[in-house]
Amino acid sequence: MSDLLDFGMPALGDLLTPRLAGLLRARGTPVRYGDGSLIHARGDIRPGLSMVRSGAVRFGNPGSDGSYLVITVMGPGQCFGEFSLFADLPRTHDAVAVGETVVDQISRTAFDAILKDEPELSRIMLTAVTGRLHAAMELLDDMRRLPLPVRAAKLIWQMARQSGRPDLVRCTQTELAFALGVSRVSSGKALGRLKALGLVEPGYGQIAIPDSKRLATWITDHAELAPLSLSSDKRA
Amino acid sequence: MSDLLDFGMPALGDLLTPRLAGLLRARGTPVRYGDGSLIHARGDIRPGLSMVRSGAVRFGNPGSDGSYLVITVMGPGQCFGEFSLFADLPRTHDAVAVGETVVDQISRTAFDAILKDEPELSRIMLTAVTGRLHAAMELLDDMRRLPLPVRAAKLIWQMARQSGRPDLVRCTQTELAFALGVSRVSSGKALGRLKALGLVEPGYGQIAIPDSKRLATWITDHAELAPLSLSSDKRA
DNA sequence: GTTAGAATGCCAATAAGTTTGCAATTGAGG
DNA sequence: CCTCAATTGCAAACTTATTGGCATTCTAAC
Repeated sequence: MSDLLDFGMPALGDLLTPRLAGLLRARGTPVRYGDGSLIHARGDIRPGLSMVRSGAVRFGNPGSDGSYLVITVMGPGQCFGEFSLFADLPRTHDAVAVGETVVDQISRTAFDAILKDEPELSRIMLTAVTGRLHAAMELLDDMRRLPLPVRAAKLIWQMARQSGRPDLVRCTQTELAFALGVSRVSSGKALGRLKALGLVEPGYGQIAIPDSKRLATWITDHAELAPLSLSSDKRA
Repeated sequence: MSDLLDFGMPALGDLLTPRLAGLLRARGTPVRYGDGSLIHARGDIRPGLSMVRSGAVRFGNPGSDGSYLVITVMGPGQCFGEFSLFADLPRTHDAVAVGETVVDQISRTAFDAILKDEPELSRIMLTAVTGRLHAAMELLDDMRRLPLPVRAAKLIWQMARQSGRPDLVRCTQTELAFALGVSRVSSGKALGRLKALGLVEPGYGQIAIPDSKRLATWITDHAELAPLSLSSDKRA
């Protein structure tokens, strides 16, 4: 649901050729996780690439007060663990299975073996990682520069965009608040402003978007130098 | 100076073998920029890799009010432009030369040509980009979870670490505020708290660190699940 | 030395966000 | 149709950060 980092970037699975995807899956070990079970914790250093085969994986970290800040949710085809694989870095977030989830775990040796035979793979990995870096930088920038209502609007727009329904987002205000990293009160207040502007219509467990185009325009206008990535828009 | 993103990660120049570095430089076009001149603007899509040869490049974006939010400063050996190269993405930040600066501009065709002959290069690029992604994720997390004094302490510690002098950071409070993305008053207040704890001693244009180890301990204690990356520490 | 510019410290008013708590509304299941 | 749990709306007290302004301190250059 709350997909803060997935700015419509193509998942690794979308970039991989069918042959490479097959190779990776063949060399990987499918591991099954029950709903809510921990796949890895922040700080773990066991290297390896992981690809979500089915289900979903939620990434986040517990705050000091027990609350949980979610950074992204990955669905089938998306991969994680590049840190551990390429730079020997610890995991930055806890990863928890959402629903019955199967993840293909590919060890470093297995991955290196494939990489040696398939030089094409490295270019694809580079594209995937670079896309993620780009999204992270955009997000970082937004957090520092944009007021909450604009960030909320942007998130809603993105969620609508990737859910396939441009006019409706199924998401409670609590979830929205989590994704934005603010309290429910604040997200509610931001939502109230957007409602007053006629940009969204909050409902029970959902948010309707009367005019998706107008919302997009409003966002670009208020994001100043930050045009919505990957939409066909021109800079001011 | 204000190096928010450079968490002590190795620069690309450090990872490259001398031979590869030479190749890249040979195929690149050195371009000279005067102090303060614009190298590229946010939103530009001209693809190409850039390596700082001498001088420095400051990355940031103007806020709505004319203020400038700096995200990082790159020195010799560091590279940028992977977005544009690997994923056809627009630049996320303005890049401005700091002092007389020379940047090697490597076109996509030139880079691809080298990449074809040198498969090793892609692994190195992957490591560099992954390292940056890791740093960005950490920063993102810190911004959402940590109170300002802790973030300030972390930044000071990192600056001290990479400046080579573990006991002194040369940096004005205004610069610190810029790097943290907050006002000078707030950074001053945060600094005041750290001073009250005996962790730092703010001076004129500099910040002394009486006990680097104690500072590091305090940070890890207050960053909860966020141990300082790349220092040899254990998780709680 | 003196002095001008830079840097710091501090104050008040304001804005934004958080927590806590409670009331009102919704909708899914019986 | 009713009920109950989830969701939303809202208010008060509080914390944090911002803006603008001004006085003070430091330092480097003259």
